[in-house]
Amino acid sequence: MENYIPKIEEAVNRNECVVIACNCSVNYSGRAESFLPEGDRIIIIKSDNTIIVHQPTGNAPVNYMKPEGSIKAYLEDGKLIITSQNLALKDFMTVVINQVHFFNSHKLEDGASIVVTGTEKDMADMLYKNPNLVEDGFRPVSQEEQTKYGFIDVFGYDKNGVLTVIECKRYTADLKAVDQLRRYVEKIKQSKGINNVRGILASPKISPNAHRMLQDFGFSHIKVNPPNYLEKFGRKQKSLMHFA
Amino acid sequence: MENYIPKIEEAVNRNECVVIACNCSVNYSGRAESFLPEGDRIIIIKSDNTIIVHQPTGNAPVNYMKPEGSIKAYLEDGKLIITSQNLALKDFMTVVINQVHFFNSHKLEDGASIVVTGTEKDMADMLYKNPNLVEDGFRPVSQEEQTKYGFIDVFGYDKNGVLTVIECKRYTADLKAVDQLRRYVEKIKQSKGINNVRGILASPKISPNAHRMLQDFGFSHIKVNPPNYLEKFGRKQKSLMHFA
DNA sequence: GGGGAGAGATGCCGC
DNA sequence: GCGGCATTTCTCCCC
Repeated sequence: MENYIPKIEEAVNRNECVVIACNCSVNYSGRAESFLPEGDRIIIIKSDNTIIVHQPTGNAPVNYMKPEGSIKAYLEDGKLIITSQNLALKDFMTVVINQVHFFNSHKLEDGASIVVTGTEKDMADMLYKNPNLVEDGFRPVSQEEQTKYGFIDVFGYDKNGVLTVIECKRYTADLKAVDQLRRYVEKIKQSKGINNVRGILASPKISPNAHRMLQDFGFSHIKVNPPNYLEKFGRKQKSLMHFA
Repeated sequence: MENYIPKIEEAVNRNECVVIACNCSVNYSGRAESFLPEGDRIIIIKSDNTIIVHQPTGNAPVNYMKPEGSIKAYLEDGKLIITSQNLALKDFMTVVINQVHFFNSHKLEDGASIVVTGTEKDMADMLYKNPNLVEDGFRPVSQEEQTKYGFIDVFGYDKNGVLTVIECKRYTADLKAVDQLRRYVEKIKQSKGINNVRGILASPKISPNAHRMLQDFGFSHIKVNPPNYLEKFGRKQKSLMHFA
């Protein structure tokens, strides 16, 4: 067990990534407190001293420490202890390792960044370029304008010249989305000193309660999919073939 | 390279966890679409077929597939390809592996669940048990009542018998928190048919804009920390000693 | 560093 | 399954 201590220390010093499959328990204290009893997990120590602890199932890490923590490894009662502390966040984590199933470390080089399409921003851009998707006669104002009044997705005038605020959601619009639209409309009314401002929620779907609330405030909903959603739908057959 | 294919297939069939450190690129198509160019990453395949791809820095996975996907591994142009599809979610991911730095798999057993304290729920419980923390003379109503009107954290009467809704936040309260409180107060006013309902936001801090909005609606803020925060603060010295 | 808001959010609990 | 909501949310952008 003690052999792992210099291995961990050297790997951390060299900014290598460490992977440990082990039986362990985990304590965390900081923004909250948590305890995870013994069980088999995978621990990753990254080159920026991020630590994530994963159980054998599920998407999310069960415990973690954000980047730039201070990592120590030592032996206590025959068990391998790994601690990390982040003084700025007042975050502390202790992993008590009873048994190591496998251990690996390697220097990883990665300068690449992920590119994602089909975001809410892409939806807003689509509506700016195709205002007819909003409504007949809708005139968007320049996209630079929006920052002036906050983080409004789409901003413009309807065919009757009424100022209109549009909030986009790439998923089913919920009560929070209506809250948000309402807050923006009120902000605009206040800053412009006018009382006639329309609110439109643009999303693929809207929950029944959200729709009721939307109507209570005289807002409306338009059905819009994120730009790549239609694409994907059109390619569905092909994708399925590829995987068959 | 081809040696890894049976290793992956057998490990997945046995519900083992697989860890691969490699140089790879990743494609995703589903709720959105993404592409990640070549770089060194760590890939974990879990026993429930969850896949997560981690870059050498940062807390969050750069790509992932939720549990229960269908996983395949094969060779193409001398490269190791791992694909996962989730028909229910219309999710597809392809990892193209150029080089393997290390590879391991192991059967992991873990029946434990994490226990977290200091949550928003713990805050609400604390206020129910110690109503004086809210205000002198505050009388909470039974906690079962709250479901009737939604997910209100704390519900009760102030010393003047005025119905009061309290929303707890374990972090700095923001505009969204005020939105939420406002929505609950309005819901109560409507369902009870009364106009005199107070709204209180309980949190350690509140952002300036949120505080302004709170005042605009006649709501108030009380400074409350999540229950374990005070504990931690009291133990801060000791914790630092332990790590020193 | 704080504020504001999206995310392929995730995960939990309720109906 | 959907709806509503917290999360040690995380991450990004902008001030």
